[in-house]
Amino acid sequence: MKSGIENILAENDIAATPVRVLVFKTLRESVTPLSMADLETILDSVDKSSISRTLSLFRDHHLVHAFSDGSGSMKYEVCHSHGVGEDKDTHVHFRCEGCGTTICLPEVRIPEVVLPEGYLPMESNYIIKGYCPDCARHR
Amino acid sequence: MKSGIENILAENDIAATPVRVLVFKTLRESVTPLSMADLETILDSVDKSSISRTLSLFRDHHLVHAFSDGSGSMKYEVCHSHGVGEDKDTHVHFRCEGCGTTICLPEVRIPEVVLPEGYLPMESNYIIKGYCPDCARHR
DNA sequence: CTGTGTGCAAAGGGTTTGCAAGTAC
DNA sequence: GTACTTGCAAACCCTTTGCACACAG
Repeated sequence: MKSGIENILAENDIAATPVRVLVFKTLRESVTPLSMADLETILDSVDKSSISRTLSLFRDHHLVHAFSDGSGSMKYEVCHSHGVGEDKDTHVHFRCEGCGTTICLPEVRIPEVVLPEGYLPMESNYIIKGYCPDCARHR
Repeated sequence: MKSGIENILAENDIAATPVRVLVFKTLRESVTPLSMADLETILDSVDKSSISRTLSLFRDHHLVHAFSDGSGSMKYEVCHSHGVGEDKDTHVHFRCEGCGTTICLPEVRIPEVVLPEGYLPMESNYIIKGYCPDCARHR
């Protein structure tokens, strides 16, 4: 089996071109969210403009989720709950000030909050800055 | 009284120059967090580089807090709990996809989460995207 | 005189866009 | 042939930096 990426793309009416399969595969296999620069480095044969357009496309189709971790560049990761038009990122992210990595904490769910009357929430993003276990140990 | 800004700056060993007082005053009087572009517009006599340097200075002294709301530019607001070397932003922010405003929700506290063993959190940021009451009503 | 603050212009980093060549159907 | 995809270069936006002038102590 071709890892099913073609199927996922097809289900979302996206032609499974080489670049798109590569970008999706890379994002899905990465432990941490990736920036465009990361993708450019990993996929050094692919132009940044193609990566940018591919990410926009994936975002429009709610296949990937983008968020800002305060590093100056956006981070991208595949949506865990794709399919229902929902783009919610249900876990907390941690950005280490020591090593600069942004880490997914899948086991830490974003707690819901009660908004004032009238607000219509669509998506939430909870990011914690500090030191990861490795960096905290060596301080 | 001169609104006390000079005193606040003095307490933090910052010379109360005209630009600094203006920037601080503007930030403190704003209902919403402001971007550098916002400040540039409001304070059209002040150069963006001076605003940038002033904001860096305030940030170093924990007088203002910067966060990214996903709009592409940083937003700045005065720290509510300044003084103790803490830079924690204790309330949730809401970014409206309709009108593009970023709104402080002072009454919505950021819920604490339990991190896995070893993580050392310093600062957290919870931002919700969606539609504000006004924009939600007219959809 | 010395140090600090400011404006102007330029550089820098990250991302997107115009356009033309290439590919698939 | 037609529509879509890609790479290259240029443009764009936001922010910071170099430098020189102005000002205060």
